[in-house]
Amino acid sequence: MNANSDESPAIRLTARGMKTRTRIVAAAADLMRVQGIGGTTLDDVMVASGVSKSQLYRHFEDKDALVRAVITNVGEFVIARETNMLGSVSTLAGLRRWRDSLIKANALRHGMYGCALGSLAGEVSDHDAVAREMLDELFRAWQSLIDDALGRMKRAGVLDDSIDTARLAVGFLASLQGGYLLAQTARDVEPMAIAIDVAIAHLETLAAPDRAAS
Amino acid sequence: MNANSDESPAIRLTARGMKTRTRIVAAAADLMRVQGIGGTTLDDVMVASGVSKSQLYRHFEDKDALVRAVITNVGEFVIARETNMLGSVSTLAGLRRWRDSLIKANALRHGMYGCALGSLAGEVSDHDAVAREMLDELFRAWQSLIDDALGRMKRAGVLDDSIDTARLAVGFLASLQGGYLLAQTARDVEPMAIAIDVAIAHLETLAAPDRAAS
DNA sequence: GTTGAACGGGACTGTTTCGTCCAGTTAGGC
DNA sequence: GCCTAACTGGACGAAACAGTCCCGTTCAAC
Repeated sequence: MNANSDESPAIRLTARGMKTRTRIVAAAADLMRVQGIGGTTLDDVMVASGVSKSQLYRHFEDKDALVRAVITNVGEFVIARETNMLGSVSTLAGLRRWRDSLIKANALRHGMYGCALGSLAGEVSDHDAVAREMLDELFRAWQSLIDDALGRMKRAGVLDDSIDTARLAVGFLASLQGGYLLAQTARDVEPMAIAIDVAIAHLETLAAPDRAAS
Repeated sequence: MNANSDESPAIRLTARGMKTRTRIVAAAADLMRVQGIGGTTLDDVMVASGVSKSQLYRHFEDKDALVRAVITNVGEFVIARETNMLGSVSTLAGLRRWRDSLIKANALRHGMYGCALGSLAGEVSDHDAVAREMLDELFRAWQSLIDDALGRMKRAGVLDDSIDTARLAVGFLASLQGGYLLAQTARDVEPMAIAIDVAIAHLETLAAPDRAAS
C-alpha cells in the first residue's frame, strides 16, 4: 500500500544525509542478521556504522523505526535477488539452478543465520504489528515470483495445465523457509537441500504428460 | 545421548523441590512461547511462577540453564503429542487427521507464536550451541516419527515401495515449520494449511499404483 | 561568505535486567 | 522434636540499554 520504499525519513530534506542513513541501515542489517534484532544494540549500530548516537536519533525516531528500515532494506535486497534469479525460470532445470544457488550460498555459512527475511519474521512478528505486515507483504511478493515462474512453466507446456500454481508457490516458500530453519538448527545445509528437492520432485510428478522431462 | 530428561538439577536432592522446579519451568515455557526468550525476564518468570528469585537461582545456574530446561520441557511435550498423534497413522486419511488437528490448534490463535519448537530454534540456534543441539535432536526425533508413519504406510501398501521415507520426512517437517512461520507472519493459518496440503498431495502422487485412494 | 543542514563526541538520565546475598520462615523425614 | 532442605522476601550491585541533550565543527549550496 505504502508507495515509498524508503520509509518515513523522520526528518525532512537530505543530501549526503541519505548516505549516512543508508550506512546506518546497512550496518544495522548486517548486525541484526548475525546477532538477531534483540541482540543488536543501538551502540553496536553506532560503532559499526561510524555514526554518532545523535545522528542515529536524527534519522530514526526509535529502534523500531530502524528495524523497519532494515526490513525494507533486506526485503528489497531479497526480492531483487529473487526477481533476478527466478524471473527468467521457465523449466525444471532452471528451477534446479535456482535451488543450487540458494543452497550454495547457505552452505558457505553452514546454515547459520537462516533466511534473512525468515529470521526477522520469527523475531518480530509477535511484537511489532507494522513490521509484521511489512514482512507479510514481502513474503507475498516472493510467492508471486515463484507463482510467476510456475506459470511460465505451465504455459511452456512443462507443467500440466490443471495445476494451481498459487497454492504450489505457498508450499514452495514454506519448504524453503522450513528448510532454512532446519539447516540453521542443524548447522548443516542438508535438510534444506532435501526440503527443496522434495518440493521440486513434487513438481516433476505434475509435469505435463507429453513432456515428462525438461 | 544424555539419558536424563530433566537436565542438570544444579543442586542435589529433591522432594517438593522438584515441584517448584517444574512450576518454574512451566511458567517460563508459557512466557517464552508468547513473548519469546529475549522478551521474557527472570522477574517475569518469578511473578508468573510465584517463586522468589533466590529459588530461581537455587534451581538454575543461569538464564541459559532455564532456557535449556524449557527446551527439554517443550520438547517432551511436543514429542509426546506427536507420538500420540502420529504413532498410529498408517493411511493417508490418518495423515489428514493429523494435519487437521495441527491446523485447528494453530487457527485458534490465528497463527500467533508459531511452532513452540521452531520459535525457540530460531531465537536460540545462533547463540547457544548446547540449546541448538538439543533442538536439533528434537527435530530429528520429530522426523523419525513422520518417517515411521510413512514407513507404516509403505508396508501397508498405501505408498509405493520405492520411495525414500526419510527424505520425505525431512520435506514434511520443513513444510510444517515453514507453514508455521508464514502463518505467524500473516496472522492467518491458511498458508500453513496450504503448505501441509501440498506436502500431502505429493504423497498422494506416490501412492502404490494398485491403491490410488485410501 | 553566509546560512543551515549534517555531523562528531560525549555526558547524562532513567530503566531494565541479570545476578548475588542474607536473614528469617516453613515443612517434611527420621 | 530435631534437622535440614525448601522456601519467602527483599535489599543490593553492576552492567547494559534506550533515549535525551548540547556544544562545537564540517560541509555544501546559493
